[in-house]
Order: sequence, then structure tokens, then C-alpha cells
Amino acid sequence: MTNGETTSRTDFIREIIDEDIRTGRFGGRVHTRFPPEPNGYLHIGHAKSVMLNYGIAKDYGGKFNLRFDDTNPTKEEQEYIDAIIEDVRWLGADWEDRLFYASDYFEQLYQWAEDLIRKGLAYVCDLSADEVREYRGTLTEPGRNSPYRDRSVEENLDLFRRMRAGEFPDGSRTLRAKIDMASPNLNLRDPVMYRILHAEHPRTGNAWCIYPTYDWAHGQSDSIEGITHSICTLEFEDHRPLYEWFLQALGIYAPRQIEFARLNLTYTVMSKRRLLRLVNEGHVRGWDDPRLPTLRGLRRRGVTPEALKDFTERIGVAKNNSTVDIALLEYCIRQDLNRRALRVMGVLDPLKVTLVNYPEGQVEWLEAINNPEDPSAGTRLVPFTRELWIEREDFREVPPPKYYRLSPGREVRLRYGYFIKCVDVVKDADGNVVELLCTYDPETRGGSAPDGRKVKSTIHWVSVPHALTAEARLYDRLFLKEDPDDVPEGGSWLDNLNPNSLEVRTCYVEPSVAGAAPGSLYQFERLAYFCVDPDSTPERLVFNRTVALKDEWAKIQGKT
RNA sequence: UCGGGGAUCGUCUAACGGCAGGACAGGGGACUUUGGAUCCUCUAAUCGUGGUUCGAAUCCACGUCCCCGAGCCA
Repeated sequence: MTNGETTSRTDFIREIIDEDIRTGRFGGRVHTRFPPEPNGYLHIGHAKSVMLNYGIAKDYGGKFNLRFDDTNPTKEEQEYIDAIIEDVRWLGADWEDRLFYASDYFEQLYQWAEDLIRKGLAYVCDLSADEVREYRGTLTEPGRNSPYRDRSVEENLDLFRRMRAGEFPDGSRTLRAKIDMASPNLNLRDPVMYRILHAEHPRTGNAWCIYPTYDWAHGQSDSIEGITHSICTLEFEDHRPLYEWFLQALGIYAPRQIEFARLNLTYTVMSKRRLLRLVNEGHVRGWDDPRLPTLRGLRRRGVTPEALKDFTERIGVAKNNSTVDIALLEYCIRQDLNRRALRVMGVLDPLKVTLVNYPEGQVEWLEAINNPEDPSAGTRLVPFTRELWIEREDFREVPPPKYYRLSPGREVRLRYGYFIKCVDVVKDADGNVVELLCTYDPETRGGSAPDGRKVKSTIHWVSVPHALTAEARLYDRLFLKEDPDDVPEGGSWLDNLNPNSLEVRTCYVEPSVAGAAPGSLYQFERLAYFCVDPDSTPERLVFNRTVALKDEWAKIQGKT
């Protein structure tokens, strides 16, 4: 915690929990869960939920479960289960030995369904999907009772068992709760509990051909696990009465459902559908593309779970629909990386500098600090020679006002090196600057002048003969507009894709990074944070730009 | 139109009838061997109209606007 604002954090959910503890509603217990459906990859919005649920369990000395909501075999896959487990673990949430699946409860759910039938609270309905819709009524008009609503308990039991036995084709019948076809809450108009689906389930295989719906499975799964606070997103608010109705009808332990607003971020999209489309249509390179807000994308980009945790704490939890400025995420990432990333020097857009008065063939190894924020990170040696690469934008032939870097006749400091002064500019036939001839002051080794003279600027550099050639992938926001949906009518959110969200460059890096493992985090001084990509080979490192450093000069420039 | 939610600086979020606070973003400054980091500082908000009250973001009334809901998805 760098300051006090996050230490005493609270939110309306914790207030509810405090109240429940005070009144002894759950005997003082706190038990939460994260219930993903394994039909896609997790994104930063899920991270908010995981951090919330796990954070609450930890803060209150309670428990946290990971439970897959795997009730729809037509959409779910083992691949997603594996990926989600990996991602939740990466986030740091610990479910200990409580990894569960709604499918673990299929038999219990089935038995409970028979109980409801016996109580006259559920019936087998032969209406087709279209007919069910028709009978449901509309938002403003009540529905009508299904003609099958008053079947006898015996007939319902018989039919339901035959549904399970596989006697009927997909879609031919459903089991529905008998509630109220006139309820203004459509979820209570005899909701479907079971549908017939002759589909292979990733976990139960072909054991079942009827599958419970979300509404029928979720609350009961929470109940079985002894969940106290079932935290979900706002769109389930309308489902709460049904959640409670099932538990009450069954007469079993009832957790409390609490809804909060899902996370939205500027300059990106979060829905599974859209993410899927970006991947499938090749707008990005895959689910782990560093431009995506998926957990795998963020991880590959170099974002740490700690940065994500800080972010989720800063955005808070409430019921307002909101869209968080992605600048806050970037701030959290910088904040985190500033403390942990090793500093190195790398040049993204090289301009050659020759030190005319520096001995040819001489190499000096200069000491450089690995992380000024963390003395324990130590120091390293960087080679200094007559020929150097500097950043092209660190030289201006005619320096604008407030520009402190190199220009003809001006002296600057080479980081950890010497003061140098530009004495001549070499140009090609088209007048482009191709090389700078500079002198160095041997008295200024290490970066300070014995005579006490100052320079306005320190620039980074890499020794030409020692430079490692690497690939730098410079990422920018995926969309041009804060709100990707901000398009002229008839347009598509895809029209707002940023065509320059990825720029690949060849860069030069100091030799100390040779052999760095994928995932290694660095700060290229004065430029940005970078993360070694798994695409790296022993011959050629690949760096992903996680986030650029704040750039005061760009700001000054932008104003003129 | 029916039901369920929601509306506080540009953005996110506090306040539980008693000084509208914090963070990010933005402006200004200090410091600096990263124009980084850090520090200081400024700008900036209660959806509207009435009412209750010594006192209202908070309570009441009436409006307005936004989100969700008519899957055998979750």
C-alpha cells in the first residue's frame, strides 16, 4: 500500500456482510465463490469478480470456492476449464481443495426436481420453444398457463423420468417450475428447469441427456456448498426472486445473492461475443494477444496480478453502470512495474553517434543501477565504446523551445556514461540525418563534471558493437474511440479498431538482457516497460511493450 | 407500456440528517544522472422541481434520463 486510501476500503457488499455477521444470519460465516461458465476465456472483468470474492473471503477469514457453471454442454469445453483454472490461480485466488462443478450436483438436482414435482411445484411441459415464448406473454401483458400445467404428479414423474432416460428428442419437452404466468417478473412465469439436450458433456460425458438451466442449478449449487454470499452481476437482479423461490420451495439452506455492476473499460470491448469475433476474424492474433483485455492477453503483455488487484481495489464496487478510464489501469500497471522492473537501455529508433575523440577499439564497462526503486536489485556493467546508438528523437537539428536533448553544439549526459557534445551532423543525399559526430569529456565519466557544470538532459544509449538486435512489439489501444460503439449510424464497432494497435520494430538493447526468460519484466529507461514474449528465441528476443512511461515532453510538444 | 435497478468533479468512488472527501485524468510548481519515480499545489460534482428540517447528496412528493428483463444462454 503506497498510501492510505486503499487500506480501509469498504463497499456496499462488505457492509451487507458486516450486517449479516452482526445479526448472525450465517452464524458469522463468510463463504464466497467464483462461478465461471467454461465457454470462453476470462478477462479483466472476471478479475474484478475473482478479486472481490476471494478478497472478501480472505478479509473475513472465510472460504472461497471455484465452481464451474457447466450446465450447457453445447457451449462448454474442457479447454476453457483448463484455461480458467490456470487464470484464476495466476490471479492468486486460492480455492484450496474446493474446486467444484455444477455438474457434480446433477444427480442431487435431479432428485430435488422430483421433489418439486411431488410437491406439485414443477411439471413437464410439451410446448415447443416457440410456443413457450408465445405463452409467456410480453413485458406488459401477462402470459397464459401452459395446457400441460395441470398434469398429475404421477404423469409428471413418469414423463420426467422418461426425459432422463432419453426417450424424447431435443426440444420436445421441458420441466418447468409452476410459479405464476402473470408475474410482472418474467423469470417467474414458469421458468424452465430442464431441457433435453443429447449432447456430450465435458465432465459427465453421455450420462445425461437432460440438463439443468442456470436458474435451477445456481442457487442449489450455492446451497450445497454452503455459500453465504452469492455475488453476481446486475443482470441477475431480476433472477433473485427465482433464486429464492427454488431454495424456499425445496426448504434448503439459502445463501444471499448480491449483485454488483460489471466492469467496463474505455478503448476496449469486454463481451465474450466480441472478444470471440476479434479472435476469429483475425483482428488480433489469438486469445492471448497482448492487446486484448483477457487475462491471458494481459499476462502476456506483462501485467502482473498485483497490478490487477490494485486496479480492482481502486475502481471500487457499486451498482452504477460505469466505464472505467483505461488510464487508471495503465497507472496501476506503471505503479507496479516501477517497483519491480529491472532498468535497461534499449533504442527503438536508432541514430548512430560517433565519439570522435574516443579511442577506437576501447571498451569501458560502466556501472549501472538495476532499479533505483529497489537497491537490492543491485547493479550491472554496460559496455561503452566509440560508436553508440541513441534514440533518434533525442536529437533535433533545430531544437524547439523547452527541448533539452541533443542538438548541434549542445551538451547532454549519456546515462551512466559521459557528457557528450554534438559537433557535426552527417546527412545522406536526401538531407536525412544519418549520424552524429560528437566529442566526449573524459572528465565526466559516470555522469558528473568535476567543474560542476550541469546539463539539462540525460539520454540513453547502446554500444553499437555490443547491441543485441531484438524485436519490439509496440501496442496501442485497440480502439480509436473511448467507446467502440461510437459510430455513425449504420457503422460497426469494428470500424473503430485502431489500425496501428500493433507496431513491430527492430530495436537495439544492451547485452545484459541476453537470454532473458519469457515473462521477464524490464523498463527500457525513458521509454516504456517491456515484457519478454514467449515468441523469443535464443537468437532473437521479442519484447512486448506493456505500457509506455509517462512522457512529459510529449505533453509539452502536444500543447504547441 | 410492465417489472427490477441506477443517477455525486471529465472518469471511478466516498458520505448513512451536520464542512461534499479520495483516486485517476487535466493545469501549475519543486526535485531529478530516466522530461521516469517522488513531493507540493490548483481546477473540477450532488439529474430537475417542490416539500420536511435549525440544517438535505442523504428523508418525502412529482418529474427527467440511463441500464437490465419477453433463451429450452449464463
